[in-house]
Amino acid sequence: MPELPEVETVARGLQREIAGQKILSVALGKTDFIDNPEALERELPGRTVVRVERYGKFLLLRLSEREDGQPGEGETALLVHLGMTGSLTPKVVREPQIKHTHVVMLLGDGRELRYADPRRFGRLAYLSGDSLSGELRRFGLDPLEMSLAEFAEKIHGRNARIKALLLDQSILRGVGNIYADESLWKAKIHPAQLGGRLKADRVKALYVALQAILQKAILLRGSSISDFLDAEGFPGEYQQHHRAYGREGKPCFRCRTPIRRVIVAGRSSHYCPNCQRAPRQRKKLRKRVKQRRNVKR
DNA sequence: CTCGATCCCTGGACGC
DNA sequence: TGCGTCCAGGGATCGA
Repeated sequence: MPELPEVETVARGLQREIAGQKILSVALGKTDFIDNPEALERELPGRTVVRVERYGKFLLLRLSEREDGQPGEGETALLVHLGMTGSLTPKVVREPQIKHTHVVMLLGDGRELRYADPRRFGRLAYLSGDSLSGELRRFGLDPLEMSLAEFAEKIHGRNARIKALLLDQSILRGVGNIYADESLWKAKIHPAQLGGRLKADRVKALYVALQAILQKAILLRGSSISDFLDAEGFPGEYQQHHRAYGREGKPCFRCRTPIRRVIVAGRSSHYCPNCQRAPRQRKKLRKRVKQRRNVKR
């Protein structure tokens, strides 16, 4: 499942492989995961992929103006979310299409940029101008660019579980289930702990852990658990460094206590019951945290 | 604001 | 071998 490190890996690969390429044509298969398929067919041909960036879990293919296009439409981009099983890879035309290839963009150098996605949990959208900036504004801080103070402010006063806050893309953009669990394990915080009840030193530990883990995962080209491959078709290595995720029943790397798996925020959550101590009962907390937090701004 | 439930979708694991 | 069933999970949406 592509999260920030995997998407970063793909973005870097695509930047190297296809930046500067013009899109000559677009062919679509199933389109139920595309925001506006007609816009893709109409707008992409004739535009050049100026550069490829990561934005949270999105790939952002920045596009040039079309040569025949009207001026003043502002920035344009193709947003690609890989969902659970999406892949976006340049291939030579003679290479057979893998199953579930739904978008094929012919490039100026003769290759094809192909989007395949068996489960179609991904998303494609051509956006420009205000709709592009508006879409990007829906998302929160980049975990690698935020300061500790910014992170702390987002957590402060929140009554939701820390796991839910980490996964909330409007708070942080790019963290998914794997790196949430790994960060919480490293910072010794129970996933069901309420965000607003974390002490400053715990928030800092989480901030440090999150950034360290994401950076190391990027270095290792992400985690390949459900057949994730980067833009060149290589798997990542970070799955070999997982300490919590996918390790139910296996000994904690710190204390040998078996890792436990529970559902928190609707997602399976892996943690060490010894190192990551459970919060007290929700009901009590509810009453306790009765005083309102003031809305600033 | 926060929660859980539901849906989307396919492939892989598992049981018989 | 071949079925059926369950599950995984990011995100949107809805009702409590």
